[in-house]
Amino acid sequence: MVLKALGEPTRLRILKLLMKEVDAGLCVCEVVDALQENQYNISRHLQFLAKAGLVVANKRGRWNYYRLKENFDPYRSGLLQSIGSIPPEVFNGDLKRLRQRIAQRVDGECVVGCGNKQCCTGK
Amino acid sequence: MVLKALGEPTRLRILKLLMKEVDAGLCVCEVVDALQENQYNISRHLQFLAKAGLVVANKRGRWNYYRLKENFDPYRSGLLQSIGSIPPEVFNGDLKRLRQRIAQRVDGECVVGCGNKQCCTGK
DNA sequence: ATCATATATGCATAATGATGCATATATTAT
DNA sequence: ATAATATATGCATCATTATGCATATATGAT
Repeated sequence: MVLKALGEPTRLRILKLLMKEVDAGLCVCEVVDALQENQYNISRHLQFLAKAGLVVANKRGRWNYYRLKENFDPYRSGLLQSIGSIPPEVFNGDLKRLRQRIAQRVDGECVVGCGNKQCCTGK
Repeated sequence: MVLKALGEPTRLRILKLLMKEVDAGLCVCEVVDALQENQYNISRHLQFLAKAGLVVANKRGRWNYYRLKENFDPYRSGLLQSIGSIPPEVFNGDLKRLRQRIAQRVDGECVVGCGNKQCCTGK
């Protein structure tokens, strides 16, 4: 289950982002913009990671923040540590876009939806 | 690629066997009998693991022995170490059958094909 | 109340991957 | 040479999974 969660490229990209910004977690729309993927796609992958015991959700208002779970069992802890040693080049674009999104936060909270408006209700 | 290799249950079972019997490796038919799977299935999974840089093949006569690669890079080394901490219960049956097969070796070499004869040419 | 919007979800489809079967290849034995 | 057999592989099919689209749900704003 955990290994299957890690075996999907998009989920691995998400996880690498969450490993960079551990503190408060990332809301769905921030991940959407960082990865330039669809909202429903990201939402489902995040739930998959949650079911695999890798991340936890924390809903604040309309926004749902996902962050790395803390106090991993040794198994997941070891896996995550290994994931950390993957060369970062592949994820640099994601991380760069994420930082731009994080910079738009107000008082550490996300206040804008995803830039890719077709993925939300509005046109 | 590596994570996808580990994300498939049969491949994980194979890998757990190879982590137990590192010395000379296991021939395909021994893995077939230990896992009670089809020969072509095992053959392909072993090749998948080889392409993922986790195992290496060593052909001796008709028999092809696969063993864990040595001198892993830190990434694979860490992953394999984590895999090692998975509770062994699930793999106990495989391991037990494997030991029975290993016991049939002569001078450390496999001398019998797979018991499941329908998977080889014969009947 | 209505509207806007962030996220989740039901369902159909597409893409990926594992399996089954037959057979090819390679090596040994006779 | 032929026969036997351990392994690999081409191809079809089935199973799993990710994706796309529409829409539902939930929450906040007005």
